[in-house]
Amino acid sequence: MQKLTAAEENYLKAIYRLLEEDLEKVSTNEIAALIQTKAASVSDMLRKLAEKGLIDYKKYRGVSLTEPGRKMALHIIRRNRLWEVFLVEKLKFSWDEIGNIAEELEHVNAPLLVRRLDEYLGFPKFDPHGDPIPDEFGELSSKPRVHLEALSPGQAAKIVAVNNSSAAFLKYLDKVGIYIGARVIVLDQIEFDGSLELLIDGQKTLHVSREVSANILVMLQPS
Amino acid sequence: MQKLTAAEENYLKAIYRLLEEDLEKVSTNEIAALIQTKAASVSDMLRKLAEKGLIDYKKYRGVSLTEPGRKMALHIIRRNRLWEVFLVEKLKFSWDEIGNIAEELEHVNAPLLVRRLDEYLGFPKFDPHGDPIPDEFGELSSKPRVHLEALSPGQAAKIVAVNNSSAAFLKYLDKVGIYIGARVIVLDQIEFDGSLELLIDGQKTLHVSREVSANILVMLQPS
DNA sequence: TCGTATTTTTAGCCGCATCTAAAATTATTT
DNA sequence: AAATAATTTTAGATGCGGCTAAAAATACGA
Ligand SMILES: [Mn+2]
Ligand SMILES: [Mn+2]
Ligand SMILES: [Mn+2]
Ligand SMILES: [Mn+2]
Repeated sequence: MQKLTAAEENYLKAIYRLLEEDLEKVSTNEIAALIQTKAASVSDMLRKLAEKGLIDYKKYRGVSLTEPGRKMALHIIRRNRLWEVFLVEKLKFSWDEIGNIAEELEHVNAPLLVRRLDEYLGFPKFDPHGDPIPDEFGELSSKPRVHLEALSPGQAAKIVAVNNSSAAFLKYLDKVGIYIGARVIVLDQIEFDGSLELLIDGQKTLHVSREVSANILVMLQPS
Repeated sequence: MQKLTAAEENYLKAIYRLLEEDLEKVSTNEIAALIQTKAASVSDMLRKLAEKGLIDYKKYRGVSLTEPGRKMALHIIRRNRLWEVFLVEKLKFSWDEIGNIAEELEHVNAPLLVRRLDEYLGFPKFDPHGDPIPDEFGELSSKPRVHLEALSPGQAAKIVAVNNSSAAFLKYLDKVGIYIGARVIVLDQIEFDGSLELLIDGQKTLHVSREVSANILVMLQPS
């Protein structure tokens, strides 16, 4: 396992995240938008990551991760999510405050540290946003997840993760009482704007925009 | 409080440490030796730190810290020592394994993180090597400390800190049963090589070289 | 005190990660 | 199928932090 710079690690993680949605290939501009840099900088970095064998890259044709690149990305994501658990569980941060801090801590690469931290936290399987924590071999325990947006009236589900970790979004969820683990039933879907009428935990009804429901991941429940 | 790079922070910490011993001024070569780099690189960095007002620097004449520089150094040292406590108290590392890891963690600069960590650890006053942890205003609670080397036969003292955190030294201390908090009485001093005959915790006698006693700090006890 | 040794600084180089502007390529529209 | 638009890459800078080699300043010993 070669040692990477923090910048290289951030790029790998970004490519991994985009591949999760996009499928197949990610473009230079998508990466630039995600990590807030310029397309020219991305091109430079892609050449370098390709030389190191971490991505498949043909000029102008977009990139995907090689197997070693995917493994590296999952190790970085593992560190990021373990630190997020630490910050929330032990240091009592809220889930909308931890992004920037975990973004730095993830680059401290000391294998023993990560193992001890994992143990100390009780081998958590999911981070505070509901995302799965890869094991030390870079494997993910995947659960079948669907976007809340995709449910039809009558369907029941449990909220398992959020797809957007901006402070604004997470604070909104706190305000309206949506949290990881909440049960939700879709009461109605407004055809005009795709917004949903929800029943949360069998008690509170709530109306959410399509923008919101597209950023919430659920596990379908037999209803 | 300006934002510094990790390199700048490491230099400030090194200068602080050398000033603690040397008094007055530190030389380019001393800094180079401590942080394992070349004198030319140190000269470059000194120019930059002087421009930022963190050190007093006259070419060829050595450096000392300005008041802002000293404050910055103490903030970095605070983070370093808090993380060392975390690694030993919570993650069960031994005191000879934590140097490199804390050396990286100290550069994660998020004020709220440091305050929460401090609170979580129960506001510790000393790190695992016995060194005092500066408060959040950069103040040190100082206790009068003497080098064990300086004691004369008959004098009693308590070990409060070590002056050298190399793994080799700390492992040696573990092996012979010297630890922070141990009571020690000087039984004899060998004039030829300055080595000491010690009684540890009133039970075990031990012979240590001057090299060792020079790296142990004690608080004198009325005997 | 003067010449040599040591220390420190400067000059010039490199790799990394970023940027802007321009060129090259690919995609879209008419 | 051109012409135009959008995307991507390259060219050329910059700042950072490191290096070696050479020059400058200081310290020291005869
Ligand atoms: Mn990061
Ligand atoms: Mn997360
Ligand atoms: Mn450091
Ligand atoms: Mn320490």
